[in-house]
Amino acid sequence: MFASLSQSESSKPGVLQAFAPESVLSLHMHRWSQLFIPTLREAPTDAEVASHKLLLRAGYIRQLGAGLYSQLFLGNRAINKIVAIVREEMDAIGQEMHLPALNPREAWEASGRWSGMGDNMFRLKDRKGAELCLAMTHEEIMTKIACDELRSYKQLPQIWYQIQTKFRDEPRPKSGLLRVRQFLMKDAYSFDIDEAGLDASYAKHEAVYRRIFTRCGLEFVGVEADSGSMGGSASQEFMVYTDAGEDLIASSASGYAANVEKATSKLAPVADLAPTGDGLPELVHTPEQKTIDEVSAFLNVERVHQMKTMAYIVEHPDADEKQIKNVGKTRAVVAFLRGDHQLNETKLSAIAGGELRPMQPDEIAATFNAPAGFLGPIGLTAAPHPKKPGTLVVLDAALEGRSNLVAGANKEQYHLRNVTPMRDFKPTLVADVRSVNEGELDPIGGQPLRIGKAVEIGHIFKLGYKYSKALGASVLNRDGKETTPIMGSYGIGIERILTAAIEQSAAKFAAANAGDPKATETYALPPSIAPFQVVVTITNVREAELLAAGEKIAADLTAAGIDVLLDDRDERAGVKFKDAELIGVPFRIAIGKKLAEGKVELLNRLTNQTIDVSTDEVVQHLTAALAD
RNA sequence: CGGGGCGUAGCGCAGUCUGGUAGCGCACCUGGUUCGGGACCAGGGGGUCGGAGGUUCGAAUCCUCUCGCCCCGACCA
Repeated sequence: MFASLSQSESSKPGVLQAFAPESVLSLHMHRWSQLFIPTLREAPTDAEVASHKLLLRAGYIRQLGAGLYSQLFLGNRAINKIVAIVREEMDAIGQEMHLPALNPREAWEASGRWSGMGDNMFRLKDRKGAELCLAMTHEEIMTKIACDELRSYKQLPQIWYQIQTKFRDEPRPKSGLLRVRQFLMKDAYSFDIDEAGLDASYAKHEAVYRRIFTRCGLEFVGVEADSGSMGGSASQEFMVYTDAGEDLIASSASGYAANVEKATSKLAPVADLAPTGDGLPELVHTPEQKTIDEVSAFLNVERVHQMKTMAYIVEHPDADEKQIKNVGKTRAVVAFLRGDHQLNETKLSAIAGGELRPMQPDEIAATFNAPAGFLGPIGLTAAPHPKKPGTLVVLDAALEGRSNLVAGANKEQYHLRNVTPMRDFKPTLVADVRSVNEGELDPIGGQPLRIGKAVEIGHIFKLGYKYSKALGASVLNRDGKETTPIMGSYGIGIERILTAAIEQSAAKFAAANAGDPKATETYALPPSIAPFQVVVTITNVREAELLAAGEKIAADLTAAGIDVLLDDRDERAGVKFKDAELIGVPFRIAIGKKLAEGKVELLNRLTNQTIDVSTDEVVQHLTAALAD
C-alpha cells in the first residue's frame, strides 16, 4: 500500500497537487447556512488597497488595531492551505522546528541586534524585571542552537525552518495584511561548512521558493536585492507585481530584474562640452542660481553636463571600536552625480556603512566652506581611502571619464565650468550610487528597463559568517580544525502570498472590466490556496429537487477529494451569486432551472467560462478543471 | 517621528460652521408576498455621538487635554 502510494505521488504530480494540500485539513463538506462568513456590501473606509477591501468584505479578516488582524474562518482556511504548501515543499530540503517567539535579551545581545533593531522590536519585562523581546526573526536563536549542538563538519549541511508568528513594531503598518505588526513567516536557516555548501543551500531554497510560489498560483519574479541590514553577500527577493506594492523593480526583456535599490544600467555615451578659456576650472557668476534647473537655464547648459552634489552624514550606531577609531562615530559623506540623475540612498548607504541623513546647514558649511546651492568638488578634502578618516567622497560611475562639467564652486553665487573629475579633484572612490531610470538599458542584455511596483513575498540571503561568528558557532573540519559554519537565511511572508494573490487577480478583473461602469471590484483565488475549491450554489433551497441535487453533488465532490462549500442558505439566488464571487472561490456550480434537463452550470471564475454539464459528469469535469 | 485626514448603530454616511428631543441607507429581528444576479410591503430592536475635563439653563455641536484609526515620507516578509 505504501509502495503504491509513493508511486502515484511520483508519477502524477499534477493530479496530486489538486488533492494534496487538503490532506492537513479535515475534508468534509461545509454548509454555508451553518458558517460564520460575514460578508459586507460596502468596505470600511479605512481600507484602500483592493486586497484589504476584499478581505474585509469577504469576511476573511477583521481589524483589531493598527497592523493587527484577526483571521476569521475563511482567512484562516486560506492561510492554512498556503502553510500546507510551504511545509510540503520545505520538507523536501529542510527540517521543521518551532522556536519561542518570546526571547531573552541575552540572545539578542550576542549579535548586537538588541540595540540594532531599535524601535522595531517589541520589548517587555517579566515579573522579575528580566528583559525580553518578541522575536522579529530568528537568526540568533537558530544560530544559538547550532552553536550549542553542532560539533562536526559531518553534521553539515543543515537546513532548519519554522512557520511562526513574527512581531515587528512597524513605524507605519498599512494596506491591510500587506504590512502588519504580527504575521506568519516561514523562516529558514542553513549551516554549511564552506561557501560551496552555502551556494548549494541557497540554490535549493531558490528552487523550492519557485515551486511554492508557482503552486500558490502567483506570477512572480526573482530579483537581485540589496542585502541591507542583514549584512550578507548575495540576496534575491521574490516579488509579485502590483500597484499595492511598496518596492520598485527594474526589469527588461532580456530577463534582467532587480530591485531599484540595487539595479544598474548602461548609459548612452554623452558628448562632453568643449572646454572654455584655458580649459581649466573657470569661475562663473551665478547669482541666486541654486538648483540644477536654474543653473541649466542660466548658463544654457544641459543637465547631463552638470554635476550635482549630495551631502550626508553617516552614523554608525553598530560600528566596532576600530571603525570608530578610524573614521569617527559619524562622518561626512558626499556624492557627486550627473545633473539629471538621482542618488540611490540605499547604494550610498551600503558604501558608507551606516544610515544616512542629510547634512544640516552648519555641517555643510563646515565641510564645504560654502552654502547649499553652490557646493562642488574642488576644495573639498576627500578621505584617501574609505577606511581612513576624512570626508567620504563618492563619484558616481556615470561621471567617470567625463570632462568639462559644470559644478558648484564652493563659493556663494558662483559655479565652475570645465570641471573634470580625476584631473581637478580625486574622490575617495568611484562607485555606482545612482538610481536607474525607466528606458535605460539593462546591464546584461542591453534591453530597455521597465520599472514597476511590486510586493515582496520572499527573500533569500547568503548571510555569511555574521551570526555564526558573533555567537561563536564552530565545528571541527576534516582536518580537525575549528571552523565557523557559513549561514544563509530565507523568509516567506505567508499572509503576503494571500494578499498578493488577491491583488494579482483583482488587477486582472479590473483590467478586463475597465470599460464597464457597473463592474465592481472582484477577484478569484487559485484553487490551491482558496478556502474552498468550489461553491455549490443551490439557487433555491425551497425547491426539493434542487436541494437534493445540490446535496448529492456536494457529497460526490467531497468524496472525490474536492473541497466543497455548499451554499444551502435560504437566500435569493442573486445574493448567493454575489457572495460566492466575494469570497473568491475559483469554481461555482449552480443548481437551478437547468436541472430539469439534468444539467447544472459549472463556472470557472479564473477563465470566466461557464459550461452546462450533466449532473453525473460534474465530478469528472471539475476534477479535470482542477488538474489544469 | 514629521505632515495631512477621520472618529456619530455591524457597514456606509448626514447632522458640527450657526448649541435646543440623535437621523438616513444597507445589515439585523417578526409577519406576509417574492425566488437565476445584493427583492417588496408592514412592524420592530439597536447608538455613554472615541474618552476625560471645561464653558453653558442646555454640548454630537464651542474650548482644553487625551486615546485610536487611515493616508503621504525614513523600514521590511
